[in-house]
Amino acid sequence: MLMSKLVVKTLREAPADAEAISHQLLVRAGYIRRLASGIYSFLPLGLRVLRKVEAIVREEFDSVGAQELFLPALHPVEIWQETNRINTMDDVLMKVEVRGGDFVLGPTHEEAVIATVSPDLSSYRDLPATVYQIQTKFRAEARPRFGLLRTREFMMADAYSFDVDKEAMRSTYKMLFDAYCAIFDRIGIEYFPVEADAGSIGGDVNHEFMVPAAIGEDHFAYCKACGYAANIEAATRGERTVSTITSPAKEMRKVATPNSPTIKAVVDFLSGHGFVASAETSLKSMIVIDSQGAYHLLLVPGDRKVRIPSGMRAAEASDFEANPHLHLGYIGPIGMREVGVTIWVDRSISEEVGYCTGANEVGYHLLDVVLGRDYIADHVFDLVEVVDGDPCPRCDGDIALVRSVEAGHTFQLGLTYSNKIKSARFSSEDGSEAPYYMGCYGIGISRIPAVVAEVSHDANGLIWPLELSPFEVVVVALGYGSNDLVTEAADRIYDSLIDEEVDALLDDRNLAAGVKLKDADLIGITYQIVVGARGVADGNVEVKDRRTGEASVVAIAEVTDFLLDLLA
RNA sequence: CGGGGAGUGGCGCAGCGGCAGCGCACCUGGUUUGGGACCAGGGGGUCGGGGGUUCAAAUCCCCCCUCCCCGACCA
Repeated sequence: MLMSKLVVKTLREAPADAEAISHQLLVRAGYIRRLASGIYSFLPLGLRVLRKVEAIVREEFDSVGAQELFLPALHPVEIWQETNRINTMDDVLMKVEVRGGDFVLGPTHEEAVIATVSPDLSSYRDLPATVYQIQTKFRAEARPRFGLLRTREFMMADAYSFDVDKEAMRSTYKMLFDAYCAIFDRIGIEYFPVEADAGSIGGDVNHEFMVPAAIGEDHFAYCKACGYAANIEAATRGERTVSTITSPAKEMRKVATPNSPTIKAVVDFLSGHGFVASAETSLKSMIVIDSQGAYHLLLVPGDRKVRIPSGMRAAEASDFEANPHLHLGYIGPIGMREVGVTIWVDRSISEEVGYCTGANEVGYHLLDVVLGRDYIADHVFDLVEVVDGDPCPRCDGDIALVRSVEAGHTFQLGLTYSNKIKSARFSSEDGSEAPYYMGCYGIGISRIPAVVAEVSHDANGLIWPLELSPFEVVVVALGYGSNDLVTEAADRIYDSLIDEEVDALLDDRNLAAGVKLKDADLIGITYQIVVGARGVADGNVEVKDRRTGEASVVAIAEVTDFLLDLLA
């Protein structure tokens, strides 16, 4: 490809709306362009990178026997009604009403894949089977941001596995998990498969593939000592001693605490009125609602954030209005069981400490409330979000939080969908009908270029790993079109590379040397061959590795072989 | 959905009642060619949209739209 023909124009300055470094560089270097908020076009350079990501995913999926198919992006609303995700995923669904019916633009394809392949997987003899596709997905993101990292329309590869039972599903999962590791190994960036929360997709065991990055919207807990890694939404912590707290358990008593609906306000109020109070010895009370609509009270130390158990959601204003026993800002455990609220207590809450808690009466709190003496817990559980320095749940080490971007997610779905979808059945060996044990495996194809850009760039621009580089090499001809020696040498080198089937780009533009060198660095192609008048006079060119900055002077006659060695 | 900020040429910005500008990019000619050149000439804008105030509106007022940032559960 000749750069003079390539549809690209680099920018000296990034658009003002680009915050993330990947967003700035991908736009400046001419890989992508915004069409609307959270909607991006891929220009020729960007598409080349996208195709490389796709190729890696295809190769690794194919190598474990997954078969590619292609599902529609437009789904009839009926299949979403069957699983009720038309309601449970309402906040992200894009709906289309047109002549001919109501449709959903697919944000994920569990319903569609089952509807498509279940006739082909009607017998235990047809299982196990794994299919995958690379498709455009749509989500009505609350807030698209960071360029390609969070968009409303994006490219995703998603695989779905079908097995006869749990054990078979686990073994398939392991196989796909390994394929994911192979994919990320080839992409060549640091990543961590972390234990994760199932979220709205449902299911059991699952892992997120996290890439540490400053811009990341997620955090995972990581223990250097043993390798424990879990999303902050799923991470637990080891035992913590509460030895620093000494508060003789006096009689429980009620005090007036006007206008103190938060932990901070209560502690400030009590401290200002002669009481001993701290966030650590206050109980943070949070009402959550389970999938059956039942109310639960979660109690954690006031200095910690609550981690809502999966399957539950935080109560909303309407839930409080529906229950006259709940007084926002003054909720506590005393009397809650009697009105049908289940009490969950965090493991770290001590039975030897008198805590401050809401009195379930507006404007009042209770002091010296003791677990086991004044109230009992229905469940003792890990209910706090881990923080830096918490003890590791698996060893004696400490947990550190790592900011990261989610690049992939693998799930053991089990029967989550098969139980809801009538057609998700096969005839088993004994002739009875059985549901599929499923797995699903998603990787954000269009997010990968941005993730790589986030972690692989320098002050001059992008730095592509060879596996993703839009071209393998760019021939930067300084003085092309005006210096005959340079022009001839560059043409000869370029032709020779093409003859050897190297994916080469020739910068044949008649521009100042500085512009061409800056562009080459900005675009970030892995290898550069710099052809300049100085070197050509001696019969040499310079081969530079964009990743390391290392440059070698190579004779023109040998440069093709030299590069082939590098690419081998 | 709540709070904050911003919409002026492809991109970055200035102008804030009186002829719509600058840098980059683009076009023509010439000079230049190892780190974002130089000289000369040129093209491109219903100043986000609508309404209002005014002799006069990019500029003041009202409504709407779009974009960006922060938050959206701790009771």
